[in-house]
Amino acid sequence: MNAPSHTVAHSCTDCPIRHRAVCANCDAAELAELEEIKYYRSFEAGQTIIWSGDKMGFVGSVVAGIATLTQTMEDGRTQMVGLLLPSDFVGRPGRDGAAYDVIATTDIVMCCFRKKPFEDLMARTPHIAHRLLQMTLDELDAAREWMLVLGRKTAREKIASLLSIIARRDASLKPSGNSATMVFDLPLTREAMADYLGLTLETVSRQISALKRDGVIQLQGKRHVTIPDMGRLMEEAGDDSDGGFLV
Amino acid sequence: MNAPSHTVAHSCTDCPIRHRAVCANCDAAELAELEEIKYYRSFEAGQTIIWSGDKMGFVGSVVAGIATLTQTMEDGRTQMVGLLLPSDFVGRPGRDGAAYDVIATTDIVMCCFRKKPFEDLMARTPHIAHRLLQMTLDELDAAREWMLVLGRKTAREKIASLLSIIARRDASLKPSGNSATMVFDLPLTREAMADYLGLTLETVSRQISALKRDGVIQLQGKRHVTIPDMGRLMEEAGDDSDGGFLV
DNA sequence: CGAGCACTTGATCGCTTTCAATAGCTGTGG
DNA sequence: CCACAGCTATTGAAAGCGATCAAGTGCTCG
Repeated sequence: MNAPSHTVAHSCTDCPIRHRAVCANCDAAELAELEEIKYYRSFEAGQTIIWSGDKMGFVGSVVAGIATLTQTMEDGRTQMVGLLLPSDFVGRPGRDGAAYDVIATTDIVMCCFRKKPFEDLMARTPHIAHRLLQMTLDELDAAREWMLVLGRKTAREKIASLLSIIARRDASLKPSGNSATMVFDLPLTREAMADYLGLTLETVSRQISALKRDGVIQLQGKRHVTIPDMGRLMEEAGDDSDGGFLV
Repeated sequence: MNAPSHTVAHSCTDCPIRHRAVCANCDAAELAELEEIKYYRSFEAGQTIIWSGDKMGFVGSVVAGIATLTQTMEDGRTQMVGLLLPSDFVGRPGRDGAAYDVIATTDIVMCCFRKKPFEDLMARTPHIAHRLLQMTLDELDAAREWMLVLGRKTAREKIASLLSIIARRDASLKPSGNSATMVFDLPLTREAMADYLGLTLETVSRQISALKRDGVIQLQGKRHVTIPDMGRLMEEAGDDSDGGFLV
């Protein structure tokens, strides 16, 4: 384990997250500058990418794979505070220490920039600063949505909320006709879901079984999920029926 | 009730939040531009400043007083997702609709800018955009800290966490010697505290009584709080003892 | 085949919620 | 001046939901 991270070369123009990441607004010249200071790193599933409190020498984007941001209390209680998907940004310009653990949930590829050069570039490139502001505001909204889930929803509603979020995100990546039925693989273990939802893994397991028993979801194996009726799932999540995701 | 909001004129140079708000980094020329498009509005305690879903014609800063950001589910469950203190920014450049209710908890004064002129100004004023990014990143960190509180802390720890946050913020405003003892007034009702913490108001009341009984806090009346030993309160909150706020 | 891991399911416990009654305070009007 | 309404807060008793403790299943990999 903890295999050395692996470096691959790619051109920004071919990049799968080119139009969604922090570089989305950049023109050709700006992209060329980024290209000069960027490098790729890979991490294996389970590896800790950054330890909370460590000095962070780089910032970057998730290119492929999934990572999580988590906080841990002294007695071991842990809470996931962010789910990092392809195109999401990691690190905070202007701060040295990491505030959270960043852990690779799947094998992952990151496009990294050493912090100082990136900060310099950002200072003279409004396109980057503006895009980063947009992305940060979106993350803040997501965090606030999640506060409602953590503070006020029941275990069943929490599970339904998580499933509907994963389903919607998956749908946005592969727009394969917009039927009410959705199919996807859970990218998280029961324990990771519990850490996200503020539950125990046993409760997660029980509520998934209950949703399956009630026909809200279908399971093939432990991870492959079919949602026969998205509207129904949204109701179970306590969200205003079918609103929201059509907007 | 719902008295018309009241307009007062102030110069930016005298502004109490001049060095902490979104305009903190502005030079004299930039400040003059802001001065031209700004206007003040006052709201009474209890008034809703913005309704979730409404079109927002303005953005702005809290100058004095306290407001909250809250989300409400159809069945009435509510979760506070932000506490707006003097210098905090309200509204999101680049989006029309408000995502949350903004409610004045105390009488409040805001420094407002019509959204369009502010967006135009921000587009050509990196100082503003950069400061807004900083502030948004800070809010994101605060939201993530709060996710740990909501997801993993006990009722007692939640109350202690809220008290320590209010105490620390108060201390940062009036740096009156840094003894371990702290004194302040709660700016929130028991119900508002419950909405912040994901609890019921009865549980809030019970836990405050318990902390008082155990000597962690002292109460004069319902709202005036004395913390004899800040370290003790931090332990009760489940945070690493006295660390954190000395940094 | 056995070890290890992710997951499921059952039984019980306990914390927080729910329901309910009461206290204290403020402002209003007879 | 006191009675009363309305609000915030406290406290008690009972119920319920999720946590905890504990087996047990199924899968993968060596």
